[in-house]
Amino acid sequence: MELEKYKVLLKAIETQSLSSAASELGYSISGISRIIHSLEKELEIDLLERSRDGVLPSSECKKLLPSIKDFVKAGELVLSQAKNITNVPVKIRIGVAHLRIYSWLMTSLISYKKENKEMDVDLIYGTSSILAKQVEQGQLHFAIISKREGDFKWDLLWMDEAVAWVPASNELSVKESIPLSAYEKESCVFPFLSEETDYSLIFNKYKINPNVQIVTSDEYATYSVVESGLGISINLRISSLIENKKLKVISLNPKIYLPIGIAYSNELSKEAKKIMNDLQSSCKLFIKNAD
Amino acid sequence: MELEKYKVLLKAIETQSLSSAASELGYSISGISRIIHSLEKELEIDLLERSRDGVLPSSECKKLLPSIKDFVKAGELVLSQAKNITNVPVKIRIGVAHLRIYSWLMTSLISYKKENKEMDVDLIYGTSSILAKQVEQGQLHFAIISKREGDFKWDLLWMDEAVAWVPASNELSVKESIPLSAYEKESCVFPFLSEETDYSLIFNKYKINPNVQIVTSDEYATYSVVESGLGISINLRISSLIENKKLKVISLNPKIYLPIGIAYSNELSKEAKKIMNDLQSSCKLFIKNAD
DNA sequence: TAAAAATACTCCATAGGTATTTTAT
DNA sequence: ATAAAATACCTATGGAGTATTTTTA
Repeated sequence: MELEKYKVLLKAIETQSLSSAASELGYSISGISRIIHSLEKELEIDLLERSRDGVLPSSECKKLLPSIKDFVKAGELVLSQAKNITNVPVKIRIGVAHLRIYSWLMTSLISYKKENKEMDVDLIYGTSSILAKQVEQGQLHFAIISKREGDFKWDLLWMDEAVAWVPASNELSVKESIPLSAYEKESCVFPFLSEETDYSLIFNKYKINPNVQIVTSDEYATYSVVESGLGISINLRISSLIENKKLKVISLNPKIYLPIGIAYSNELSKEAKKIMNDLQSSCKLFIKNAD
Repeated sequence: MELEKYKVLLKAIETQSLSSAASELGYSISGISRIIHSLEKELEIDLLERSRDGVLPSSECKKLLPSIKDFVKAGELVLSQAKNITNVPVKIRIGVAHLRIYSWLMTSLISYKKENKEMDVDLIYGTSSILAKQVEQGQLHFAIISKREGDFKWDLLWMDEAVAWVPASNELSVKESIPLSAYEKESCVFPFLSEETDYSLIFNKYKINPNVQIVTSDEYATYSVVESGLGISINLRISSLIENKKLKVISLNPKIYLPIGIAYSNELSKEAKKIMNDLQSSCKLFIKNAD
């Protein structure tokens, strides 16, 4: 899989002609022709439809195009970073499982990034279970997640309460507490249905089969779906501060508490260790103030 | 830039040894050695530090590693999609500039995706100006943005009002309207400072120099920063429905209205056209109900 | 001095040029 | 008939193996 060949393909598609691609890229026409053929052999797909007026991408090629463009971009990024290696920041990858912490981190990292140009922090949003695996496999430096078991270290940050999100239009919204069994009757809105989440673990434990009607891709979406009255959901109290007229936050019955903490790989670079320590203390402060 | 070589590099780093990488990948040691050398020549960087106990990535190599991994992943994705081309969905890329539309689209696309497995919709969040350029350059099929000029078609969806976001703790929060000049005195929180936004255009037009203290990466972050009392911001009324006790939404003085619509490229595939038409009507309905 | 990596030498596949032929309208 | 792409043929570069030498703790 030679990057240059894929660049040729993109140029041929852009110019709709092998000859133009050849002259623009400084190849001979035959060279371009054979490059396209070698790609067609490599991918076992007819990429271009040849005609008297030039070439057009086949429908199969069109399907592949987005990922081919990503591939070419990714390759060019490597080359440009290599050329300019002193200016490439050290990338720290941090996972976050909870909405409120995600948006807080987003903002507090902005000033951090400004002051530390030699570092670049990536926030990855996902479920605690998935992020824990990524810490284990070294894809993340550390992650702020609910407690999970695995080959990593884990420090408790705080205990949080699982609470119900109920639209004001729902009759449950005036209750003092919501029994877990309500999730079997009411229409439910959950993110990440097919994944293991804190909530799927809770429902499993209490042998509840939630009546899931809508599955969302993240908690922001969940929030607005509940807000528009389409069902009830469940989340952490810390993530539920944006209570408003349309969405009520109510305790569960029985009350359920979850340990939230920081999972980190056994071998952390000094840059990652520094930022983790900084975040750990400011996060505790943030949680304290959020109460 | 041969993908296979970069896979070899990653394996060598993973196993910390050229010989293990060789046996795991079925190469001879000398082959691996020469592959690494050719990479070092290609990137003009010493990638591995050789020692008696094997190899370790150099500090420069560590910096490149995230983008190299992305490159390898991107390449493997192309290959796996090519192998399984019939199951690769057509990717439709849609840009969205406004918070509320973004979260609405997020949810309404979920059911759409479920019903149309042969399509995969990507939502891209960004400023109207940037998204307009991307439509122009064919990187997006269409985008729901504020009006911009450019080589694309544009249909009006609705007129929206620019409003102030003010923390309840701020004395301005009890006012009937906020004069634009307030943004010169108050501490301000804006997303995308360095980009052209609706708001930078407004401030330019009225010759206001906002006192920007905090720059955020998105509007969710802006919301939570304003909510925590750190400054005032500006946004569309449609994106401000999540008003709560801590954040007040107040008209500007003078009142400012912005045309929001859909920008689309001149040549749309039939898949993209279909989804655009569907969205266009349901979006108008959504806006009507949101009033 | 021993484990690991680098190099010398080899063969062969592939890349890419020029000149020519084939294809499609 | 003609614009465009494909192919035949040729050379040179580079990939990858075996055998050997160099490096380093």
